[in-house]
Amino acid sequence: MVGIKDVAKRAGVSIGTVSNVVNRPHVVAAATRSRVLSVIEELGYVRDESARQLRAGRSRVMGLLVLDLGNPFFVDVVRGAEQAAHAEGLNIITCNSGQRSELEASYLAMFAEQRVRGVLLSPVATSGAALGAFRRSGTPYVFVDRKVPASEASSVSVDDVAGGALAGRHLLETGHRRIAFVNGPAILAQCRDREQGLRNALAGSTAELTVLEAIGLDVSSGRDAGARLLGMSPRPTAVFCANDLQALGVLQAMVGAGVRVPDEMAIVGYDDIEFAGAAAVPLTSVRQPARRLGRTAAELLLAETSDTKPERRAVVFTPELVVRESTRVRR
Amino acid sequence: MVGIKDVAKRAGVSIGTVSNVVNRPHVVAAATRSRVLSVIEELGYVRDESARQLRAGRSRVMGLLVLDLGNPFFVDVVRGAEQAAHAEGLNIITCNSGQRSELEASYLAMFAEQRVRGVLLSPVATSGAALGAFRRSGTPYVFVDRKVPASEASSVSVDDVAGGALAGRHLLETGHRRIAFVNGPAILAQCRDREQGLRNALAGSTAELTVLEAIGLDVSSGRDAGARLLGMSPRPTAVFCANDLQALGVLQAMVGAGVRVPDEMAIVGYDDIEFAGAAAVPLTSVRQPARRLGRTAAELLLAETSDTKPERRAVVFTPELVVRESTRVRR
DNA sequence: CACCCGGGCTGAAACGTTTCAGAACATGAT
DNA sequence: ATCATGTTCTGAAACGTTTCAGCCCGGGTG
Repeated sequence: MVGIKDVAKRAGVSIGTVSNVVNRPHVVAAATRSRVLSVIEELGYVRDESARQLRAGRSRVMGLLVLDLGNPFFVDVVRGAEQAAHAEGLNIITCNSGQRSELEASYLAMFAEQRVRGVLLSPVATSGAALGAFRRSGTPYVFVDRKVPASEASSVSVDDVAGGALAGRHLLETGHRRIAFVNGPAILAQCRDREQGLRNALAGSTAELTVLEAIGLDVSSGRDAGARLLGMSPRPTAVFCANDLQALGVLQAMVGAGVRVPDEMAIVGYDDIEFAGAAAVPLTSVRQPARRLGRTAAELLLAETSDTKPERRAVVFTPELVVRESTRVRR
Repeated sequence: MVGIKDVAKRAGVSIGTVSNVVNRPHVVAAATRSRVLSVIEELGYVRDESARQLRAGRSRVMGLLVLDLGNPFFVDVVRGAEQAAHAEGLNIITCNSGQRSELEASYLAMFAEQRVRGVLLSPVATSGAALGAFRRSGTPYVFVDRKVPASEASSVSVDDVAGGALAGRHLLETGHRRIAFVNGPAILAQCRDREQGLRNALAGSTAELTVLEAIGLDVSSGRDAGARLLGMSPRPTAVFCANDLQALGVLQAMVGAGVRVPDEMAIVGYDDIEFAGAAAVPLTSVRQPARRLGRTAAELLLAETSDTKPERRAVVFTPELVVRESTRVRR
């Protein structure tokens, strides 16, 4: 593997000069510079980032750990974060915990060992051994899609209680009184908050709420929940799902059983992923600014790792209800 | 930041011993080992991977560059690759080129500078300046979802010509004679091959083929193509799309216009992503073993970077047609 | 003429590990 | 007592960069 030494020897200069050509071209004379550059080209020299980082003490990459890459919501978070990172010349490496704590721990350890500039983190839980160990490593981090007190760390999140309430009010306003909620794993704060918001909205009304626990936040969990919904009697007239993947699964179960949506069963999802609007019965959904979430989190992290250490912040975005066919009132 | 030296001083041993505790615990006496370990715990020491890599000369991470993380097909490829990599104790870092050559080039350069163990690559094109520069860097790589001659590099792909033919034959057998093909960017070999397969299947029949060029391989491109399809006269009775995202877009356009699927328009997609089966009119699709693709590619790369350098191979999987409602013949 | 200045370059130290030759010591065999 | 044999540990070199003090030299200033 060709190193800076080989280039120096071939070009007849010292290694310091080669380094200068690469990193501070203006301090070297034009003639020398072009000679060195052509040798670099000739030999196919590629700088060794680990040596550079060892010496420089700081890395040019930022880590991003997401809960589930299979959820298009998180793919948008990735896109937003990449945008902000690239604007600062940093690269993002994305890892997928799949909601498994042991994988989360392993990736956090990797990030710490790599001495990445910082980590954007959508964790399974905001406490726990792995997270504690990571915190001790001193690697800066920002929570994404999860609110924590600003005293602990910066965070960027969406108000899930408000989102749940949006869905609840909408279902009340469209005349529903028997409402089901398909919830995901209770360990996820998102799930707990959305349920809380829904309960807040329904409180004081005559509506009756049934909560169905699903195993996961994916399509097949939604299908299972849909099947259970079909067996209920009296059957709810509307269902709110903790995310769009579940909602798509429920929709599929309904269509498969010949239950008309929204006439016999209204459906509200959460996240407003692209597939929600593209479903053959387009889904009403609570939209979260996913890209913005990723971008803001990356910006916060960049600010935190800059020389002027600003205060930590807890940024909270407000969700928005997008009404589509799946809850449209038909006359 | 606490280093191996601090641990050594605190535990009253040499740095060599600390290193041995971490890397070859069996060579150090039990008493010393446990003393060092407790100091490591106490000080929160985390090994610096860049120093380790600099010295060791080899990295413990593998790069994966995909065309589009927004496509669930590639998310499954990622999952498969992660599985194989973790089995060998390697970590995967995933990057998303979004089909943009300049991003692809930037990530390839990053991989080379990081001296990753190797790269799994689903490139925009199998030639070009960026790829050439990367090749010169000597970083091992394996193509994913793209076949190249084994003399150049190993590759793992699915026979797209066969896949296109599967779709074509199926549409002929279900009685269609006016068939449309929604194609993606012609720069992608996948798109060219699927079209070729379709043409092969239709050759010799009386069927008439219309090709609609779409801008991208995403849902909104599919919607556009669907709108164009609706304006055609005579309108085709079936459409084959280069991937499922497009097919979902076409489906949405049909439903929006009140055109019944499959009675007035049959639809076949490609990839068999989860959303295809979960669509309210479940899509017939050509299934690719995405996870297997990722896993096999990672295994090939691992083999190639092992001591016993095996021969390069071009593994080709065979696609499979999954028939669902969107092409079901109704009597 | 002496002096300083600044541009252009060199040489060496430092970053935090891993690895390896060998030191130090204990054990058992001769 | 001497020697071979382990076992456990040490010290230093090496990995490929970046950075910095300082050298050399030509030209302007007093």
